[in-house]
Amino acid sequence: MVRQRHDLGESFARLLRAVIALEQPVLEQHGLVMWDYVVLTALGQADAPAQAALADLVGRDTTRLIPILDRLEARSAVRRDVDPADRRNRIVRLTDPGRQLLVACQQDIRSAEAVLLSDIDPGERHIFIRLLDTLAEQHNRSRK
Amino acid sequence: MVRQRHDLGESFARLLRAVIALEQPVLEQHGLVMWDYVVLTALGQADAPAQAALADLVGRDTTRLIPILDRLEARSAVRRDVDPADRRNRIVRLTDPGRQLLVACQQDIRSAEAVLLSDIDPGERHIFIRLLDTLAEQHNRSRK
DNA sequence: TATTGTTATACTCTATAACTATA
DNA sequence: TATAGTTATAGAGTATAACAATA
Repeated sequence: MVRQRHDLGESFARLLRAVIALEQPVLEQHGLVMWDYVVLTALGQADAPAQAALADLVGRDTTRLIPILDRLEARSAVRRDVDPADRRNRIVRLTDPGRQLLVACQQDIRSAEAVLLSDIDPGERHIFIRLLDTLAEQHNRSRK
Repeated sequence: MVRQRHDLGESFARLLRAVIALEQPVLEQHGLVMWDYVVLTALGQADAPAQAALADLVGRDTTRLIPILDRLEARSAVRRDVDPADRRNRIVRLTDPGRQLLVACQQDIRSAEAVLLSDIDPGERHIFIRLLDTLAEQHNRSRK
């Protein structure tokens, strides 16, 4: 049988699994689970005007976001403030220690990830990372 | 705040989600769920000498593989034959209709996936696909 | 009445541990 | 005794629906 390239789905799935395996111990060191880190990362970009918006951004529904925020709030990494303009909304934002936690995590995650791409040619690696980033950006919108 | 590239994990996760969303309706048309297709694809490469080996290959444990094989066997897409050399093992292989099903699916999946990369420069796309394939190949070994 | 955030219930999926048959 | 495959039970994770506060 002729050798054929893998499906995109298969490749992405395998690489995601490899990345998760790399990241798991790093996150554990910081006392976080994956979704905690995902939420912190999203909040690192910008404050969330409401929990629903944040849930949409990270690709979960609001009910699954709540226990994550409970955890992060309990350790003072994020704050939920009622929006004065519409008291139904909660504005979610990083605290200062929350941002420090995020930055520290991000550094460790980046070093761990670097291993994954270390074997490939630097020029091609640059193209690869840029395309990956661009494509991911195109598909950041929600189907939860 | 300075714009920074996404984590690899985030990019892979988003793209995987996008791919799954694209593939879902295709698989549904063929009456398959994702894992059915994953198993068919693995068997398309080579017969499995035992179910444990197949489970390892697709990255699940043996107990979760069983209902998948039950489904596929029920519709005559695969066969489980006892290995004469060691009667504890079941050799798993595609049937002829199973291979036809796989080929038909694969074609539809590829066309669906093509949309995802259609916007990017053909030269860079080629590099991207090749690297993706190579990296996925490097990480095909099991941590289930 | 509609919407945000929350809680509670039911459901699905996954992991662990027994069980059968072969070796 | 150990291993391959299977089945059964318990636990985690997810989805759905109801609820309180606000608009």
